[in-house]
Amino acid sequence: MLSTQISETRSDAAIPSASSIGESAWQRQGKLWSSLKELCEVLRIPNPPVVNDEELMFQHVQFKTGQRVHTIGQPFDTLYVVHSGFLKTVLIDEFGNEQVLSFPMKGDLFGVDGIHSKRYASEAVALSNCDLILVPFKKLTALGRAHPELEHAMYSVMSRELVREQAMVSMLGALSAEARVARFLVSLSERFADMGYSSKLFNLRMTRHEIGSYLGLTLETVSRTLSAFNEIGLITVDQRSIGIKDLDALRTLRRLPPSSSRAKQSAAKRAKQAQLVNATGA
Amino acid sequence: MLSTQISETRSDAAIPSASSIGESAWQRQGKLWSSLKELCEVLRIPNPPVVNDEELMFQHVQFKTGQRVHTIGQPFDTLYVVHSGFLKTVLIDEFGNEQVLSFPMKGDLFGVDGIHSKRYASEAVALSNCDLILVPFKKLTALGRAHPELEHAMYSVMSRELVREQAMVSMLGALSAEARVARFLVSLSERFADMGYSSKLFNLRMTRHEIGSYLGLTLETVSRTLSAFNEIGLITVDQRSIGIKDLDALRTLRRLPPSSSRAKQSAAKRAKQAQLVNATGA
DNA sequence: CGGGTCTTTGATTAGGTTCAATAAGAGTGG
DNA sequence: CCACTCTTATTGAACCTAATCAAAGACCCG
Repeated sequence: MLSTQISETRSDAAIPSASSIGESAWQRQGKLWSSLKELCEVLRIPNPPVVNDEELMFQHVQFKTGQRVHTIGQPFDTLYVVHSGFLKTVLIDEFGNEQVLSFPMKGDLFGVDGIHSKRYASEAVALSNCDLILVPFKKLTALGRAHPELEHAMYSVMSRELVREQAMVSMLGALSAEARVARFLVSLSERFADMGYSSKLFNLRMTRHEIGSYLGLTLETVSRTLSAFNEIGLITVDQRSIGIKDLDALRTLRRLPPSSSRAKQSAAKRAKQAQLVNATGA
Repeated sequence: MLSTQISETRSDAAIPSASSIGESAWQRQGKLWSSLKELCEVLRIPNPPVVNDEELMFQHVQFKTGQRVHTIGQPFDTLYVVHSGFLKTVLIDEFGNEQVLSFPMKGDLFGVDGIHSKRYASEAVALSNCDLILVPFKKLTALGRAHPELEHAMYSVMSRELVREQAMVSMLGALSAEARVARFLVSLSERFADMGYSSKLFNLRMTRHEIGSYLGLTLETVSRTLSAFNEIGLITVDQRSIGIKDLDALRTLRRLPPSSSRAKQSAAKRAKQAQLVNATGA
């Protein structure tokens, strides 16, 4: 059987359509099992523990563009690691509005938000054909108990996610539209470089709407900002194709009026507080 | 010795000033050690594991208003659990601007962001006199290995934090200023209820500026919004004192133009996608 | 009491949304 | 293979929310 410990909600989605030979062939090209060592490599975990048990393998599952990997409220039991492909994770509010939370790609882990309530708190959708490694949570924790380095790696990966979310909050709370889009492009460029693709020329896998949702902007603002960057010469844009021309400029781009007054005020206060703490503490 | 495994950066801050009898007395009132069982109770972890070793105690540390518990970049080795008091965690950008990330209070865990890089990614500051339980990370992971329920609880708490951050991102990305402030008041009210305080009448422990930073707004907007809620009769405001008059209204308050067009469009798309997946998957 | 911080409120501005119209692709079926 | 449709992207114009600038009052602490 190809599809196993996948909850019934979308188990049909996990089974590829047999109607097309082409799709079926693509399906078979995918690697179906990975060892723990391979899993750690994908996740960029430094110390792959030596495991004697060679039978310890992790199953892969393929998803096609548009398919849902898991939905909100679906019982949680497995984490997902992206082996190839692009996805989005989204929250759905009571009006059916999507809020994009992340764009997982190769080496990313998702599904972690399901641990707490035993149900996924978000929905994951494939933006391209994807090859995912299934990591049953029970299996992972059991492994972690036997291999402290692996256990620490798990905490580390979760902590990294938390830091990433913090950076996201900070960005949404403080940066202008231009700065958000600029940073988004920079982070995409870096991710593509990590994955061995070109960091200077790449295709967006997501729509303007999805980018806007991710950045807390409207699709029009995203489109306009990209056009503006194009005119200034920071990038080239042609639909989904993006060429990075001035990475440093994108990296350092802030909100145009740098709100110097607040910065000064805040800095002054911090200096003062430090003095105060030292004074009372000494 | 009172202060132990606290990094040198602010170890002086952890040692209370002996200059004032009053402060010293307050210091002694604090409980200095907690058992694992007590720790689990504070954290609201359902299954406190039975631990034979009664010597396993967790030290407390007191901080006074304005003192820093840890700073960004400081070597990480301990997590903090709030036993009493109020704090804020902040990110500092390159201009010295603060971005408030959370307001930890009784039962909250913080410091988790330090696990990944072995250095704290944020700064924690006491907004009132605080009593914190020190939880050395090494000690905790070792304990977790011996007690699977505890280990699971750790993952669960970290997952909960992640979900909280996700909700924060969603709020910053999608809600109007009024809705953000309303939700903030609701969550505060609920937290106070949890802690046994009044959910209808309480004092804010943070400034308008800190609230604004947390919500991605300016202090003026926060102030104006509170005043507006006051005029409508949803709350009463007098400086830091807040009286909740219509919790349900605050809870359901959204952005005034509900952006119905987008919701419809999005809902329609979702329905369509579901059909498509079912069609190809079946 | 006085200096500093915090809060409130007003007036003005600007950045981003909303509404709208057009164009460009991608997929579908005759 | 082309016409048709649906989704996605671009661009413009008007509007509006929240930021910015400014000033005055309230509170706190030494």
